[in-house]
Amino acid sequence: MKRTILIFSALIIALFSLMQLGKYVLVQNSSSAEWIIAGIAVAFFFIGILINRKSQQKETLKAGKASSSQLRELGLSKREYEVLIHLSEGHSNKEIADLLFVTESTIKTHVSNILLKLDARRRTEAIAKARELDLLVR
Amino acid sequence: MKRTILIFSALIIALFSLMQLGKYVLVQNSSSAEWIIAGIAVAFFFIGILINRKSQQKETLKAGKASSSQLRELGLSKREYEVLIHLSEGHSNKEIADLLFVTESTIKTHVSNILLKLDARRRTEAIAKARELDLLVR
DNA sequence: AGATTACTCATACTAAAGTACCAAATCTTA
DNA sequence: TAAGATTTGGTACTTTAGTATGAGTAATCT
Repeated sequence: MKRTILIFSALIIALFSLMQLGKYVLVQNSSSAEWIIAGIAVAFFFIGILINRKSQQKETLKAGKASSSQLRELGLSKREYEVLIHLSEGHSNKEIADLLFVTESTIKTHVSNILLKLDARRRTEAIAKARELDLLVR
Repeated sequence: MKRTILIFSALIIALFSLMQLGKYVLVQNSSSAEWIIAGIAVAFFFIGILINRKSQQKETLKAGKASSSQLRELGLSKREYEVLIHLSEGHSNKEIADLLFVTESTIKTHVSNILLKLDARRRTEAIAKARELDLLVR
């Protein structure tokens, strides 16, 4: 939502910049107006794509959705975030252990740390909070 | 992401529609070109907002999100759905029991039934599946 | 009215999850 | 390279979660 607003703002600014160019071209040849507007449309399109791609690179860390700055703020490590994602997918500790090729004991440690850092008492609460913080996809 | 693409497509279409109007106005008075482009920009903006709002309205249905037909298909009762929502909020069985003024035993029964009906082995998996089925808000 | 479904609750288990410590190896970074 | 953070793993223990089974009550449908 916030991203969408940003994109629109940027597009509006781009449009008004193009207006300055368009204005002078128009007084020379008003019959080519439709081409200028088409040009603006194309510019709009590519600027939108560019901004979108840029913000995605910055915000999307691998599979998940959290930005690295967001994770740093919470104190969540890369591995812990990985476990958190598997948690949200409904896996048991054993299953996550198998997925990440470590022991269940290790996952328990990770989960405990996640609960501490997210101030949750249960894995389900951790998932809810992570979703609230916009750390998870979907 | 898909929504963003949709918005852009709609905007491009809107722009080319406005082109038709703009073309005829321009041949009459080419000095007003800048106002026409400004109009297009404003139109863009409001169309974007409208589309965004519409897609939001479609996604957010009431407090819960599931349609009663969807619940009937899954065999989930009203009460079970209620428990499911509290589950997704990260509450323990005891907490849900207190929220609904019943015993923990009752909640255990409900949860067991929910797991059966959603074909899940853990409450976290039930939450994930419920989200997949679009039964939950957010 | 009788059958069905939903909701409630209990007991007795088993299985997961979570806590508290401790400790070693590896990565990062100032 | 030394210090700190990360990742991994273990033991022992407590707490939740989940299963199985039975059963009573109320509401709904035929």
